[in-house]
Amino acid sequence: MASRLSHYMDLTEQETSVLEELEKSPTEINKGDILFSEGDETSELFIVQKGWLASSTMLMVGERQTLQLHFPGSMVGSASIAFNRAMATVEAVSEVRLCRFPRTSLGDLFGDQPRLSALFYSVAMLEQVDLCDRLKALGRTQGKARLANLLLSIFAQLRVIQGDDLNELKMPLRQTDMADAIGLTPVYVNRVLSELADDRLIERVGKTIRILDEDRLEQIGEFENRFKEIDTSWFPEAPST
Amino acid sequence: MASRLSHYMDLTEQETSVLEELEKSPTEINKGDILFSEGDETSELFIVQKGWLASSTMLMVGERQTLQLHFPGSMVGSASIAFNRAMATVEAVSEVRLCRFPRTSLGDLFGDQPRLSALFYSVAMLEQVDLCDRLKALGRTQGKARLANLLLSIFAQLRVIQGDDLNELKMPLRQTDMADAIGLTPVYVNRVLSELADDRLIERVGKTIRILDEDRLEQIGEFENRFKEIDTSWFPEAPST
DNA sequence: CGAACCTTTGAAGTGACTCAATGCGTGTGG
DNA sequence: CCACACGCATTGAGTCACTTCAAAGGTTCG
Repeated sequence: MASRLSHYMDLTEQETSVLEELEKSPTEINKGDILFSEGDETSELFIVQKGWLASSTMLMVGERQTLQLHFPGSMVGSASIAFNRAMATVEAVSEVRLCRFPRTSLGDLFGDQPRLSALFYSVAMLEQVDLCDRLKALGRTQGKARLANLLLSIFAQLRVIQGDDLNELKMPLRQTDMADAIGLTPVYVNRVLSELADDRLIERVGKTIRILDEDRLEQIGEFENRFKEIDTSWFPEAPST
Repeated sequence: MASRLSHYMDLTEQETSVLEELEKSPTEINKGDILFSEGDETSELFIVQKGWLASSTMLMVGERQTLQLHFPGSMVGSASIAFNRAMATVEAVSEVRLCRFPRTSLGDLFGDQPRLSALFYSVAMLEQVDLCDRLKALGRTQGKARLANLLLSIFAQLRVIQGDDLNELKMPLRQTDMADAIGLTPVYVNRVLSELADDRLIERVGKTIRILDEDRLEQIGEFENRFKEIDTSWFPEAPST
């Protein structure tokens, strides 16, 4: 996480070491494993080091809505922090390496590291804006736009950690998973994927997806990349030490 | 805001006074006034004291998606704090009284008030979960459920400030506004409202809406009230003086 | 080599949209 | 105090995006 956050703000040595303290003793979990389930009593937070996770929620009828995807460098479990129960189920979409730490460590961080606190707050707001973008997509656009938007959002988040030249990807999500993310059925996702490919906007070979015409995809999906930078101008001073 | 936050955590005198410092010099704006628009350069935050606001975003085709409603006691503009431009347009839905303060004041708060920082973070997470609930509604439920969910969410948020016995409300939102909030058309919202009334779930007299059968509404709308309390157990200590 | 799981394709059905007209309420000016 | 205008709510009829159901084709893994 330190390396992703340093993308947004220069960290002092002390801040880096505080973050690294949260990331000691990583554990690995397998594709399909569930980190925690909606309703679980949990007071832990996680930092993703490798792989993807998805948090989702079930409806009473048995349908699923995926709320967020979590990529390396992000914190998982924070959304549930205002409650003593998990608000969503978090599942590994691929092989995942992550580190767990108790909520109280975050409390300590709020006590000792004002600048990091502000950064965490900002990252939370970034996530909130991302959720708003998805809300806009689900509320006011149709299939093609929703899928274009999802794909671009995934690429944008991966580029923060893998570099800006990324334009091809071995997709670990099944079409069912994409459907759950954008509120469609798997059958229809398949049709829309084919349409995007027919339009030469993307290319599909097996499970890999390549962006062919990013400009037009952005236009169709009404996509704006929010993940490039964060405004840190209002942050408090780093502790002097 | 102090009074809403004290609903979640006992505030020290010092914390109360810090919050009140943010809320001096209130100004009033009229129904329909725009606080700021998507894309504006803004470095201000607002605390709502009276009335409702709605933040929304426009699509290229001219459609609107409402992202959040803001009620008395909540902070407006925080979602844009990670950026130097506003991510949404915020408009007064009724007569509104609010207080503005610069982002740097929030920075100061992160520097001096660890417990309040944690509380702000938690409130942000509460909002995030609320957005997730709306995402779930838009992605995986149909008209009746979406509208039921919206109405219950509004009542839940008003009850935090107005008391739990509230079950009737003069609705300042037009059907067009509700449509923008739940991703439907005004025409269809009208039909669904009528259906809810026909089913004796709500009662409509002019612009006032009364909840008749809250249990069944909650079931239909898959609603869960997130606004009752916040887990503060992991917070750091309040500063000693 | 088979079984389980995905993906792909076809055909029919429906929830929500669009277009269009009518009704209602409220404020404003003559 | 009436009449008109304007914004909003309501209702009807036809259409379309997406769903559902069902079956066939591909992959991957034991």
